[in-house]
Amino acid sequence: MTLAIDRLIRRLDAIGQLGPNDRLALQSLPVQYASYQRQDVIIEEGAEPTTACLVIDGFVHRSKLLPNGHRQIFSLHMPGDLPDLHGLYLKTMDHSLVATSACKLALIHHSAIRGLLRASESLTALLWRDTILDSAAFRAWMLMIGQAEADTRMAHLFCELYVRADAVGLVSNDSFPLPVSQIDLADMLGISAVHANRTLQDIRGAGLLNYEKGVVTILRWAELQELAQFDPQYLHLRDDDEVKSVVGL
Amino acid sequence: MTLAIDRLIRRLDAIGQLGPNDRLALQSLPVQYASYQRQDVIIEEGAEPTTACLVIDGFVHRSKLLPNGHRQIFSLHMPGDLPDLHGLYLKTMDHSLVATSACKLALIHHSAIRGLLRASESLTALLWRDTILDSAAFRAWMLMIGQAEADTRMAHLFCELYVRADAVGLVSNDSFPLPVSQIDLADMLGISAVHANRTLQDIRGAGLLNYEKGVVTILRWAELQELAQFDPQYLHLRDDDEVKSVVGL
DNA sequence: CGTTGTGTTGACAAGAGTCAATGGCAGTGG
DNA sequence: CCACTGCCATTGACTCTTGTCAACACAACG
Repeated sequence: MTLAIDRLIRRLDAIGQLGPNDRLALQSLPVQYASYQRQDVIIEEGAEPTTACLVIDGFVHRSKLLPNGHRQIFSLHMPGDLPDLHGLYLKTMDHSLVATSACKLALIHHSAIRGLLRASESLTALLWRDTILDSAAFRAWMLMIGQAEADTRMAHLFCELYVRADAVGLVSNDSFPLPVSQIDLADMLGISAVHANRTLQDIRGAGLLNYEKGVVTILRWAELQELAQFDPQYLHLRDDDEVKSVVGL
Repeated sequence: MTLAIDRLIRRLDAIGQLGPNDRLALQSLPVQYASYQRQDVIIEEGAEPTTACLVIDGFVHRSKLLPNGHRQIFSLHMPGDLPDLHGLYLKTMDHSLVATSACKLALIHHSAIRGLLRASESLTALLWRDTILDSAAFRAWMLMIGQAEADTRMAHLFCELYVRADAVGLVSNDSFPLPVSQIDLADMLGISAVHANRTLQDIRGAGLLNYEKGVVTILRWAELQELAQFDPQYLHLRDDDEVKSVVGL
């Protein structure tokens, strides 16, 4: 089994039930690999992609610029994610897909995916579900950006990333990689870079976590969750068995 | 043809191509009607719905409360919209669906929809696309809430609603109904009610629009669009023919 | 060894939130 | 028909979170 498909299967297994037939079908998917450097634009706003990306290594994000130069990052994607599956049903990209860090992707032609969908009702449901979980994450981010103050927002982001990283096996010893600049962080949270820096210092100073050299280490999960008002239900991981175990941690 | 299906067909025709077979299939959908008063909770966060809603008359919104009592409204839905189609693939609602005004809905059992999906590949694509457009709208709201100031945000909201209302035939003489309190408005934009009031006064004062008795009248579309930095591309209405004509207006 | 991007800090400005009070208006019930 | 009630819109005064500007340290890199 290729690395790419392994990642994808792990991801789909985390959000639903993957039957043996679907597993086989996925393994026969033709993929093409591509590598990107930090800041590389993978798919630009306005483009009309014919492939979907699967993240193999590294991180990517989706973002959009306002005419005044302000950038909002909508989502951050880690290995196993399909960050632009929605491209299947959108002619034109309304935002860009960018390499957050150096990363490796697998490109899968839309036609190949459509073939899978025709063949498997259950896989259609699972991939559709994936795009729906995507929008659930948007709602959670919107809630934070719109209604919470900077420290809560930031804590919430760390909580989400921790749980998601755990779901795809990226956590060890309460640590996970987060190769992201403070500027990126600021643009995810809708605050200025200066304020992001100060907020991060507050959270670090409170002993809730460490974040050095691109690695986050959770120190006080319960308190971090409390500050973040974090409820992982919106991630709908396996609707909800696995999530519970992580959170009780 | 029932009113409900008429609305739905109009909506689906606005976002894609609806074939004659699909049209027939939709017309055979069994629906059940329900009416709600302003502020009624249609589906509560945490519920596990077995039907999907189609808005027939009036407005509904999706929202979520933070423990501190702050509310974010994620989306506002008008006749023709399917505000909780995502419930098809989510076990538990992570937010609430609420009646913004008195409204009338058609309830369609998930099982009936699943039947349609099995029978029609093209309808699957179209409904999937609908949920994807939903998340495109989330991105646009997130961009505004995160990166724009209050006046731009509010102008953008009015622009979006104007174009969407037009797409389903709710606009006449540059006016469309918007039965929403300023408190609701504030919670859509992520600002306080007091600030929403002042911002609205600014926009009215600049002569960009009128908003009285639940009816918005656009007075200076070009300038409103300019203030909002509004680009309707993200609505993906028919990818993009119809949109162009509205905007050139 | 300069260049560049990032992280950090201080000082200041400004957008937005909070609190409180008022007036209008619709609905209710005597 | 008239108090009474509640919700909403509006306004003023004040506070506070956050943004902006500017400077500097530091590390990575060619």
